[in-house]
Amino acid sequence: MTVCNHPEEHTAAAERAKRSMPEEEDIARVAGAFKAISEPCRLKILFALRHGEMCVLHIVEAVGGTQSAVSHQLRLLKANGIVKSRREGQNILYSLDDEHVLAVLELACAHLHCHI
Amino acid sequence: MTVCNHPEEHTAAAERAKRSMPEEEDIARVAGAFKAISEPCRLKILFALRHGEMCVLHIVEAVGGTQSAVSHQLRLLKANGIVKSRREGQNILYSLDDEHVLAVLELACAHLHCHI
DNA sequence: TCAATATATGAATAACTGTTCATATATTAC
DNA sequence: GTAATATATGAACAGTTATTCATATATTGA
Repeated sequence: MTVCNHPEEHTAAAERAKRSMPEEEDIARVAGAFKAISEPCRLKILFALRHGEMCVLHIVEAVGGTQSAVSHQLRLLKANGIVKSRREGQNILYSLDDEHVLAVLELACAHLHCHI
Repeated sequence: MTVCNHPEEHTAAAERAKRSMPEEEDIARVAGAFKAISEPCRLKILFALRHGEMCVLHIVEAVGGTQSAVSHQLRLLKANGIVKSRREGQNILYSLDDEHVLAVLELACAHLHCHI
């Protein structure tokens, strides 16, 4: 498998790309974060949490599905740094981890011309 | 399944969240876009394309894997509006669809404290 | 038209992921 | 301590997805 003959600029871009490729570990972390927000149910949770922190059952009300499924999804979101949680009495209140999360959501919606 | 007794603000947030939940169709499109960029191999392609447009075999050089696999991945990225392509003679040159894509990547890396 | 190069694609398999069900843990009120 | 409420979790199954292999299509130059 050989590489095609391109204008110099393209070949140079390919070499730079190879040299500056991030470490496997960073790639995996970024991929994990995007994977976490790439399922409709988990995305709904994030859209719900735009409005402030919520307990699990409120989230269930907002996004549908069962308590168990939502709880599993929350764990995945938390493990990937998308949401955070704090206990308040019997409840665990979830919220978006920081302003990056909302910023990424808004960029994606702008890119796809969604009206959210 | 009942909903817990929270401070008013939390209940209000839950109600707003339910009312303002985006349409299923928009949710699916956003989820699809994130899913497209949530696999390590496809993410590598995007990091490679930061450096400018490239033909398929250059991309293969930069990210590893086989031509067939990369081609399948490129199709998925294109179908979800992440990359675009143009033909130049025998080659198809791929590039990031627009500046939103790079912006999302950079936000994610900043969020996860990656050095890219 | 023929050969060479570049890219795409259908089908099959293996690996991964989401949901469900049953149950476990933690907190509060009595 | 016991009951009730809220949340988490392990295991299993079903559905999805990535990769591989073989092959197809498209462009170029002779």
